[in-house]
Amino acid sequence: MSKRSQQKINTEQNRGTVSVIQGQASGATTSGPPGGSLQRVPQLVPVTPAGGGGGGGKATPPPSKMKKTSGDKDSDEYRQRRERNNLAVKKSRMRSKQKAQDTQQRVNELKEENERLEAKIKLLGKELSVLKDLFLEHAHNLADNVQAPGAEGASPAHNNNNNNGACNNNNNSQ
Amino acid sequence: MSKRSQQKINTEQNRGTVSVIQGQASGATTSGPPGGSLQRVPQLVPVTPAGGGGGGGKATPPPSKMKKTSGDKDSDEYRQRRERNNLAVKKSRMRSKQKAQDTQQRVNELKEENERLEAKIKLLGKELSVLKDLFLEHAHNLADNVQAPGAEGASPAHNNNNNNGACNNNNNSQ
DNA sequence: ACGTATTGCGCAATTA
DNA sequence: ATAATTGCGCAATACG
Repeated sequence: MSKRSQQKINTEQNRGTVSVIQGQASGATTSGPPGGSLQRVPQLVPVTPAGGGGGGGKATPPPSKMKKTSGDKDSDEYRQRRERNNLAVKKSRMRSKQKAQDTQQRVNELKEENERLEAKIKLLGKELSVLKDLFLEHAHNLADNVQAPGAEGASPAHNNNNNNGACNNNNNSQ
Repeated sequence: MSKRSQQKINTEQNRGTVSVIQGQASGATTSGPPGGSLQRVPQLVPVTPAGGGGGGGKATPPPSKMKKTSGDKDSDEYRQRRERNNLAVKKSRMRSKQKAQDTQQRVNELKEENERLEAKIKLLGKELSVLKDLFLEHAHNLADNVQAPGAEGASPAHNNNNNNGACNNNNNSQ
């Protein structure tokens, strides 16, 4: 008893396939090992040609049917297509990776900006607060004035009009 | 995009090409035949070093010595290890993907917050502006007072002290 | 020596 | 038919 097919879990029986890569005569395209080592030896392997395939039955090219427009594994077309696809895959992956990286960076930038904005908000809030307080003072002032109209230029005891310091708020940015 | 398929379509038939690895000789893990005909014989690889998988094909096998406690390829150990690694790979990739997704989401969140903050800043700026203007008015007022001390409680001609409307700034948020 | 975790790569199926 | 994505396995390598 073994596990029977579950659903996602694999244990898949691979289909096998793996092919030995056949060398391509001209390594022009992408044969350079970027950082790793990959070398393909153009070598044919004795796979028991036409005959003994071993059971599988289809291990051989002999079938007389070989169209170039068909899926042939050993066809030139095939190899070419594969190579193209490989290239595309590579490109795609590169882009994907780059994108992820960019996204990460964007997060950082946004975070930074966020902090800046928050700081600014804090500052503005402070300024506002100061101004409001000042305002209240003045209001009191006026009130006093109104309250004691007879006392002309006299008396503001608790009056400190130091508004000059608060007015210089330069909010520069962006 | 593309989230479908992939089940057990094994319509694969390989022919030719040299395939190397394939199968789990000892059907330890699940080897149930798909139901059709597909059989894989443990085949030995002729000469190709490690051509096996598609990718890793590294072709630089140690000059000598390569088998010791590991009967490469057709060993049970091997298969087991492969399976484990496959699992790990899957896991790793899943995680990677998830992470990328999370990052993207983070970007969105941050962007949103940014907008909110900016709006708030704008609002605060406006409030500040209003208050400042009000202040100027009052300053003029005072100036007038000073200018015409003899005219006690009279005269502010261009004086509109409607400050009540501006004072009610309630900046609530979040 | 041993395990998992990452990473690059090729293959094949699917999608656009 | 082509290019782009995506899932997957293999193998090398990094990491413990």
